[in-house]
Amino acid sequence: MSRHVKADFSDQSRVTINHLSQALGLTKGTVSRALNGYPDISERTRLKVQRTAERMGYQPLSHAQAIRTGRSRSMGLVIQTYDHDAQRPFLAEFLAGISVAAASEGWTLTVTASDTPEGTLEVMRQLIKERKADGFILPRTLRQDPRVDLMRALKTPFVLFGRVEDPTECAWYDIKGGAAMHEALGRLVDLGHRRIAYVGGGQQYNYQRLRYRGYRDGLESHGFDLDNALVHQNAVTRAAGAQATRALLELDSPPTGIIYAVDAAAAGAWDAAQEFGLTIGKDLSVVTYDGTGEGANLQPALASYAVDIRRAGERLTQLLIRRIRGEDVELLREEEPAQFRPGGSLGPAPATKH
Amino acid sequence: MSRHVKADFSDQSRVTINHLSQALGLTKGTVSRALNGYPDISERTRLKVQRTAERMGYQPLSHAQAIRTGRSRSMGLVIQTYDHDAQRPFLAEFLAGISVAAASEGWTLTVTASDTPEGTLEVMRQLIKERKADGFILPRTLRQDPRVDLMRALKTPFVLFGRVEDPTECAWYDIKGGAAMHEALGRLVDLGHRRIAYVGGGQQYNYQRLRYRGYRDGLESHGFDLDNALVHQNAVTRAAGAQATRALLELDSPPTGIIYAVDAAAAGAWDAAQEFGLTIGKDLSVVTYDGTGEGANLQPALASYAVDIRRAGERLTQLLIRRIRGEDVELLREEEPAQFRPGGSLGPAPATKH
DNA sequence: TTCCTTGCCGAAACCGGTTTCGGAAATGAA
DNA sequence: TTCATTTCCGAAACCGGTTTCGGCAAGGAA
Repeated sequence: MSRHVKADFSDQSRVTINHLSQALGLTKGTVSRALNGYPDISERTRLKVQRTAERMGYQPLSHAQAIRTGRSRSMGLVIQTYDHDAQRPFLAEFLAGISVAAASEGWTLTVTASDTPEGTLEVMRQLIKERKADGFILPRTLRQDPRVDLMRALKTPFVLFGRVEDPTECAWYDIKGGAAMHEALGRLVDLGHRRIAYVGGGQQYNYQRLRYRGYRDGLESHGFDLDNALVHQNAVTRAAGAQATRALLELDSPPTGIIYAVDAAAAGAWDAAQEFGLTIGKDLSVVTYDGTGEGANLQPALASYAVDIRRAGERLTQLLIRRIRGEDVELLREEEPAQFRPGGSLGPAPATKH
Repeated sequence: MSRHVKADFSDQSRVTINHLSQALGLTKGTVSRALNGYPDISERTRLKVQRTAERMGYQPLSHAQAIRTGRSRSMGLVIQTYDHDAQRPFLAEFLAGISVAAASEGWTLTVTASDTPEGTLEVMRQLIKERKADGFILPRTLRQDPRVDLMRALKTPFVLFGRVEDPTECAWYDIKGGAAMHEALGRLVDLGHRRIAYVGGGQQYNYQRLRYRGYRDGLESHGFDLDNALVHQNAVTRAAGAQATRALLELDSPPTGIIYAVDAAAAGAWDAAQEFGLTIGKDLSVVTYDGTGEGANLQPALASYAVDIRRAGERLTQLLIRRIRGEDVELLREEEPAQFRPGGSLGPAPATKH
């Protein structure tokens, strides 16, 4: 009597591990071990399995793996809509960097959004509990970030875009914002400027603090004293930038060059300059960090230290995958300089004070 | 002799169906059927199971369900970075709307990005093959969209943000952009304007065509003839908008009111008006569609027909989930009017032609 | 009372993988 | 040659669910 054939193969669209094992004449357990590099498989068998898998286009179903292993080859990203930067145009580029790098390794990206800091934590817990994310990319790091505390507590892998004060367990990718501000000051000095102001962003962000420190280090290394009248903080919008710029221009001895930590704020310089009858790049020089957003269509062009946000997404993804695979966290820390983009907003210091 | 207890419960963090079945004294098969509404479960048992599940905080692992059912309660979204709108600031709001609506139903969002139209299709195929997406939200619909053809061919559920020419198998959510343009023209007429121009966006998009049609219908219903000199197309950036506006202002009989289909283009009106020495809202009235982006901080405020992009994300998510659950596609079509937001850019027609 | 439905649930197979365990064959040492 | 290791793979359990199948008990009709 003919026994019923075990393999069904009714789903013609996908090749499963059962197809492979049948084609190879090996049990699926052996096939699985061969593909996952278990040591109890002979080199000869391993190669044969790998080549056949390649030829037949076999790719394990991450869901099926997940139910045993607990990991589904997917990373989580929580977009914080309460963050002013969420509105920035670079989100698409960031997602592109992440998803391209992830796809090339067979990973995917699960995105959620949250309107409050507490919601962010809650949504992350949920994703972990549902095993929808094996780890997280945490952008916009605060100096002390509750997300990091949560990840540490839940022993969930993560990687930071930026750094936090306490580096324990932290992998990160960062742009050297401090060095950029330092260098920006140097450029202004080289152009003859002597009174150089700084307009910073929100102090709760670690990177804002580092940028400000870069400005101060720059002053020091060029032999200037810090003048608190030339420093404004918490300007992250065009309006706030214009306001800060007005205050600077009203000083008895106004600056001839201003460094902005946020490009939206830098755009405010155009508004203020117009009110004061000044020409940007001639009467007043302006340079900013992050000049890819609102500064894009200003005249003259806004000189800036730009961040390749797509590359950041790619690197962060690579680092997170390696972290999840168990690599030592201290090997997973990268820093890169910002890229200077010249623009007409940067010019020699005017001969006479106005 | 004591037999080994079957249930292990080593993972203290999650309640599984086995925990439930043990607590209830039912087999897990029965529990599963009860929770999934099978008809062969008594009402009494079903209620008991559901209440106990609720009390114990049980939530099935979507991965585990997926290996049998093929569906993982996740939706796909491919961000097209080659689309000019990808750069728009509303992406975060859109994602927020989607993920909030998804989360409330226990669904998640898988995001990828693509730099080319072909890449978009490829990445969608991949997500389907890997069962990472049960269906897709397709934003920025073209008049004839290859993504729709692919979804139809693969019999994969989808929902459109906007409409396509052939509605077969299509569910959608759409904003009545045509009606908004029609109404915008009415407002200008009511303010005394008689020569009203239109600056449209990319013609490959279906919604752009509908907006233009709204303008023409508006002309007709107010008894105006279409003057092709007053119509420009393909202006999606501030620079292109400024260029189109210049061309209009250089006419022998220039318009006193201009309707823009894209707010970035409308921002260009400020540039052109300044060159011509005109005051927006007095010498030249401007109204646009979609005034949530670059138009945000113009002076005077840009009057616009705005789209609640977060709500769009929420509605699209609801529709897609219902679609995946098998509802009839013809019940899954929603349209809503755009919301008018007043602004000083809209004023009475000047008494004399300039 | 008997027989036939119907309602309701248990048992077990199944989905596509991973991992443990044990044993046959090959190898090495004595 | 004999015995102890080692190498390598098959068999089977397992992960957390879903779905099919079959049978017992209660209810209704004859």
